[in-house]
Amino acid sequence: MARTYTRPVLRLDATSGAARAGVLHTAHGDVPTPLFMPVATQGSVKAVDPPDLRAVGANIVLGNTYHLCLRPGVDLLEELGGLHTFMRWDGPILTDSGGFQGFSLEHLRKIEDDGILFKSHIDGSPYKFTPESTVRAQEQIGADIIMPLDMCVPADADRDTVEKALERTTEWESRCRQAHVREDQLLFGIVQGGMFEDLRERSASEIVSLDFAGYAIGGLSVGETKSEMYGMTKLTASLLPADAPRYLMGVGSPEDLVESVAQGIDMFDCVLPTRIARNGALFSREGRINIYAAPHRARDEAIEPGCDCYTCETFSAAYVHHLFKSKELLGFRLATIHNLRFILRLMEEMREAIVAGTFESYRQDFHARFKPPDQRVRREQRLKWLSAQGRPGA
RNA sequence: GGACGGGUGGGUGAGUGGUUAAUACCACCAGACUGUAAAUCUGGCGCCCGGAAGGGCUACGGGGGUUCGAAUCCCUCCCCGUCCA
Repeated sequence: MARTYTRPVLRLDATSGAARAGVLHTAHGDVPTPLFMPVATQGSVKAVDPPDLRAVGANIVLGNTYHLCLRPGVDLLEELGGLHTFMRWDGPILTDSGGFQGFSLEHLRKIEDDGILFKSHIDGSPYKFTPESTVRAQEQIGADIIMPLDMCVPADADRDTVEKALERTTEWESRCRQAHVREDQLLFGIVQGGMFEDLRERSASEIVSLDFAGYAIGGLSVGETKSEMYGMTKLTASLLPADAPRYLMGVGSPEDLVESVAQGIDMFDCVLPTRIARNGALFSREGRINIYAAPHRARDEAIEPGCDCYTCETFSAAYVHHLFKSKELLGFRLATIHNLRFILRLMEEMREAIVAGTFESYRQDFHARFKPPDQRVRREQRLKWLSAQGRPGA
C-alpha cells in the first residue's frame, strides 16, 4: 500500500564528473538511478506485460493522463483501484499530465489562458485540461510521480512564442503546486524555455522557486539538433538543485542517454525503444539493426550475441526476422523485450560505472562503438513524416 | 468440334491508338522513428551508363500487318477459363 512520502526523494550514492548515481524513493518502492521508464501511454507498455517488464529490468513505468482520461476514463480507473491495480504493475508509476499532447496533437487542441482544450482524437468530444484538473486526474490514476500541466513548443518556435509558453507554464505549474495535496504522490516541476539559453535560465529559476519534489527538463527532442539538445540539457541541469531528481522528458536514444547522464540527468522516459522495436529496428552495441533486412534471413545466432535478454537467449535472428516478415505478433514482443533490455542494461552499466568512478571511460567506449543514424537523413525523414501526417512541420 | 471470355512487369490487377518503362496493391530492397493518434512513415523496384539531371536499349503470349506512332486496331498461331455438343 502507498506509504507516506518523506524527503529526501533522491538519495545520492556517487558522482563521476557531473554524472550521478542514486536511489529514487517512491510510494511503490525505490528505484536505482539513473533510471529509464518504459512508456505505457494507455496503461500498457505496448506488446509486453508486467512479468516481461520485470524480466528486462524495468522498475518504473510512465503513463499518460490525456490518453487515460479519454479511455478508459479516470473515474473508472479510480473505481477499479487505480492504475497500478488496473494494469497489475506494483512498481512505481509516473504519469505525464497531457501537456505533451498539447504539442503532439497540435491540430486537435486550443491553448487557453487557464489550460488546454482538446478535441478527442477518438470521437471529437471536448476535454478541458486545467492545472487543477490534471492534478486531480493524476490523483485518480494514482501515480507515484505526477507532472504538472506545461506548454511544450516546437524547436523552431520564435522567441516570442517560447517566452509566452514559458510564462504560461510557470503560471500553470504554480497552480498545480497549489492543487497538489496527496503526500504519497511526488509532484515534479518542468522547465521550458525552448532553444534560448536565457529563457531556460529564467524558466529554471521560476520553476525551482516553486519548490517541487523533482525537476524535469521539457521541450527537448522536439525537432532540434543533437548539439542543441545536449547544450540545453547541460545548461538546464546545471541550474537545478543537486539534491532533487532531474528528469529529461522524452529522451531517448542510447547515445542521448549516455550524454545526458554525463550531464547529471537521473531519469528518462522514451517511446523510442518500444516504438522502433515494433517497426523492426533493434539496438546493438554497434548501433541499430533492421531485423527485416535480408542479411538476417538465415542468421542462426542471437540478434546480438552476448545479449542477456530473453529474446537473444532463446531465439535466432533468423526466427525474429521471419516473425516480422510474417507479421506474427510474437515478433513485436520479442523485439520490444530486446530493446528494453538493451536500454535498461545500459542504465545499469552507467550506474555501475559512476559508482566505480569510471563513467568517463565507459562513455568514451560506448561512443567508439555505437553508430547512431545519420543526422541529415533524420531531419529529412522527420519533415516527410510530419507532412505525411498533414502537419507541415516548421 | 462449336460459342463466348481471357493472356500486361516476381504476384494480383488497371490501362483499349500518342501525355506509358506502363495506375494501384502485394512481394522484394533500403532508410527513418526521442514526455506514443505509430504493428507507422519515406524512398527504390525492366536492363545499361550517371551522384543527379538525363541518355541508350529491350518490353504488355509468339509471329506478321495497318499507322507518322500500337499493350491498345487487323490477321494468324499457341495457351488458359466457362458454357454447349
